[in-house]
Amino acid sequence: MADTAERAGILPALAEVFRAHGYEGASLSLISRATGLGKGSLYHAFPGGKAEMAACVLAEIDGWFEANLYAPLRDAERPVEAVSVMFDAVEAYFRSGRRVCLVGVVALGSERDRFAGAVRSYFARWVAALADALGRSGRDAGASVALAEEIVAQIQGAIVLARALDEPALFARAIAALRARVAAAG
Amino acid sequence: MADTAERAGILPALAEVFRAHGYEGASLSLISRATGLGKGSLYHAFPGGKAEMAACVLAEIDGWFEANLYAPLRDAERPVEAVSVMFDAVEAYFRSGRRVCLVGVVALGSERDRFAGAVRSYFARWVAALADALGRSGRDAGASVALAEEIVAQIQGAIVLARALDEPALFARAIAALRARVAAAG
DNA sequence: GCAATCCTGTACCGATCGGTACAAACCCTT
DNA sequence: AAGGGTTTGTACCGATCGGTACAGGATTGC
Repeated sequence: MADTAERAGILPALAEVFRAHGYEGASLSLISRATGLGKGSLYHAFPGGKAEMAACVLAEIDGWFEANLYAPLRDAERPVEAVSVMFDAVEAYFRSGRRVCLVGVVALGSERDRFAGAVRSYFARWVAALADALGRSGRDAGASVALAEEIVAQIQGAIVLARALDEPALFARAIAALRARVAAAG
Repeated sequence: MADTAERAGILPALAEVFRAHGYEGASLSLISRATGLGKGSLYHAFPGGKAEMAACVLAEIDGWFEANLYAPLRDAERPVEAVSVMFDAVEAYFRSGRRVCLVGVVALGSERDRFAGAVRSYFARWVAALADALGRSGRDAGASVALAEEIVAQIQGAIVLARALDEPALFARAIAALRARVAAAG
């Protein structure tokens, strides 16, 4: 049986393969090379094959965002500061737009249906946690949800645009503009 | 030899296959089924194979945006109205977020490098045309470019989010919010 | 109505796909 | 050192991948 600890070591490498090549493009030979594990080991750790690998990667990403972004947003005593910390974390995680959002990529692809629950939950909880923090910083509920949706969408779109133009600075600019908007209306 | 007219008939079906399955996932058997053409015909029309098919699809999309969005934005006598018409076209084209932006999908995937020129040109000209229209409606150049980047990114991100949450209304809301922002600052 | 050309379906190519089988190598406990 | 279970590499499976070859059908010019 594959302990979570056993899997955990290879999940980052696994995630990078899916990020770089997409679900369909991430072949077992690529995965094997990236992780340094043969097929035997891979299927020992993930009896469900590629689908289970992808599900585990999505779950790990989800867990990271839950612990580092969503929970702090919901629990913060100073919500304005929590939003700013979220922007810090987003800039670091996505490496100024050089690193794509795997959940966003899955949402755009044909494998969306297979992972619909995980994808929906990831974004729904992001929007909800952010809206919660915005609401507790003096906005009414409707405006908070609308602004939260705009912010999350802007982050996703900035990744697309920064990659398309090969211009990481665009991502940084987009985040700076979002900070300004939050500060202005708060 | 394959005339452009000969290709043109099957390009829409081809585009839908790439949109639905991505570049790697769009297998020749899927393409054959979707277009109703055997491999012989496909390779007659596109001697370069799948790569040429994708390049032609991207070129057609680019041409459509150039004719229906970019050129009107640049040439409009009433730029404010032209921006509004652009939002109409975007809502119709992306079917309220149910239809993904193929160029955006390519930008996120590993095939970005192969089509880097086309992808960059598509987005760069979109931003430039929009910034041009915004500039001629009374904004200074820097603010126009920044707002144009935000708008294009917001559109791309709204597609991701609307699909992830399976909530097309979110896309419509995002466009409405963008219209309001443009009107407010103009 | 015939011949030259264009078009297209089908069979086939080697490579690779995701997945399975299994035996040797490894690691523990005794 | 012996024995047990666990972890691993490797060979192999049928299916499918992108791409090629080519024979015959459709079409055109005359």
